[in-house]
Amino acid sequence: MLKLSTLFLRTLRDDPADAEVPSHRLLVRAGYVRRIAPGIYSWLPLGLAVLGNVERVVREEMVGIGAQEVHFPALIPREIFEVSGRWADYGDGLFRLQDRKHADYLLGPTHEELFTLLVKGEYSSYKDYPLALFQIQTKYRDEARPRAGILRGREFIMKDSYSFDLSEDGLVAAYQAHRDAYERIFTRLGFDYRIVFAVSGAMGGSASEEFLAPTPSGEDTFVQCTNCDYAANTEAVVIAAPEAGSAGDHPLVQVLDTPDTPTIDSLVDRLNALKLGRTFTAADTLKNVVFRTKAPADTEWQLLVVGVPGDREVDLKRLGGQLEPIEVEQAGPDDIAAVPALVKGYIGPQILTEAKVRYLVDPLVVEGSAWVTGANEAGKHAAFLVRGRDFTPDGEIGAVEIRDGDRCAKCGSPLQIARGIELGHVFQLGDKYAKAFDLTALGPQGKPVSVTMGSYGVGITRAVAALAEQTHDEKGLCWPRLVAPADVHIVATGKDNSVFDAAGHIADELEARGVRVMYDDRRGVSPGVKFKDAELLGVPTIVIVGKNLAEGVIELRDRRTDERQDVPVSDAVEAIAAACRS
RNA sequence: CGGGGUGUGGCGCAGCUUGGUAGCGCACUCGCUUUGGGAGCGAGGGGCCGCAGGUUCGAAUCCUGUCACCCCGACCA
Repeated sequence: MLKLSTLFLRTLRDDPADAEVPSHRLLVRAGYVRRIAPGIYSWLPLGLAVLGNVERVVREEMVGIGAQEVHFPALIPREIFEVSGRWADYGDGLFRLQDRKHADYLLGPTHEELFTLLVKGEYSSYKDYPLALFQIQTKYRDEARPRAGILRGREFIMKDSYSFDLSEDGLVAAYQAHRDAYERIFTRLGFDYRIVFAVSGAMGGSASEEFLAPTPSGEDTFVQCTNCDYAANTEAVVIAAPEAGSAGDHPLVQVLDTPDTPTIDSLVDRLNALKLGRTFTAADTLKNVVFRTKAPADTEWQLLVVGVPGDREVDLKRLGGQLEPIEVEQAGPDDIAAVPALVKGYIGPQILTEAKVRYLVDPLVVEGSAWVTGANEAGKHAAFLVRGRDFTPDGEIGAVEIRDGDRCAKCGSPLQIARGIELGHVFQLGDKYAKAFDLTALGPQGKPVSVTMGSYGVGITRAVAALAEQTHDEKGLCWPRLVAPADVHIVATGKDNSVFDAAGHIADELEARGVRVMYDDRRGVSPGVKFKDAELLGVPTIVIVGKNLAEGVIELRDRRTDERQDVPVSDAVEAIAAACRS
């Protein structure tokens, strides 16, 4: 039983100055967590209780699909991360340290390497597979900018699991099992969540989905259809493109004098001043943006030009997500100057093939569509340039910034942009780590068979904050029963001993029935303070034993709905226990 | 890394323009009163004013430097 007279808890009346998002504000005010350093928090008894409840649900569902729990160290020697290349790749995101002999170590940001090595060390036969392992571990990432309290920390707890299979079918089955388990986890925890498509990058995997909790303070942007069940994060989203046109619908290319039109706006003004028999808008122009890319193995940057409708910006994050692990960034003036064919402000796709510059277009630039674009000559643009007739891109890539109202590729209805918190991620890894660590199984014919892996993560500490984010109200926290630090919060008010005797008795009886009880037995604390604290702490059922005891009744309240009912003392235990079961 | 902001008891803040050796609310301790919506009165404890230099008889306050933290963006699973 949690007794408030002795519980290690101090609630704050004022919001902490550094807290912006509700979960941060309330978890601090309610005494669940305290900040130690940026992105690093201590968990106090109530916070730890909630954290433990979330952990328990996750563990149950993992065990439920046959995954076995292990536990790796957070402190890892450098050599292990050298093998996967991540000692270098992770850059500043890694916490690095040395032991007394000056040997390098790191604090694990994630544990793919250790899982793979462990399996390689223990298993060698095809008969051993399939296998799924998981752990619940503290991870360390030296984020450039930790934010939003618990939501994005530098130290956080994550459940990570890996599946090991010998066939594609096995991987797909393991992936599906985890996906189903995650649905059960987030449903049981009381989340409102969406499963969205994510990019799987070039890691060899085919499927990647994220579990997002929609909330205004989320830092991931995703897109959902207002009609069908399609949802994707902005990197992976596919939007409907216009119908393909035909070259015959358009006049032949016409080169126009367009001096001093370095921007789309100035170009549109000029076009309309030329009176070409129709009006032009920014959407009729083709903007060619120059980037530079570098594959992980390369040392030289390559130029990449991306064509998008002139009324759209290129979303660098979306572009980068799809090109991963190839790096991409905006090209500088020097990069452009290095290719004489590129005339800044007047770049057109007509000569890119010849100039050996890779050219990709957004799918909105459909086959057979006509555009006004640069003529590769200062002060000149080309009109009625038709894709497929006058230029042919090397490929397509979804590069435009997604807008609210863009059409769903699946059903054509408007898409809606929303923000969410990433709670979990399921992802077919493929053979990246099995290859790096040479993990194979000896097959029935005595020949090695390759192992294919899946990777699945749930942010445990983040889930606590996300849940606070989704369930709180203006009065305070408001936990779903399963994760709440207690089922019932009994408040004894007044100074009459009989009140405390009755409340204490009810608390004992409830506990004996297996109800988790929090009991505010503080003497000399005014009722107002106790009521406010009860609301702030967020236990789902509140019971008040006070002045009505003289009439033989106590009050039963629901924290969320604020429904109140008077219950005779004689029925109190039964009624409260019933409320805590619903 | 770019932009903005802030550093004063455990928490939230004022004082700084115009230098004179620190104050308010919450929390905490003691006493009396109070007890159904963050009680009242009285008495207390607790702060080298982020740090380092400088100016000055004297610096929380002015000057220089530095560090830290928060917010927005960039970056990052």
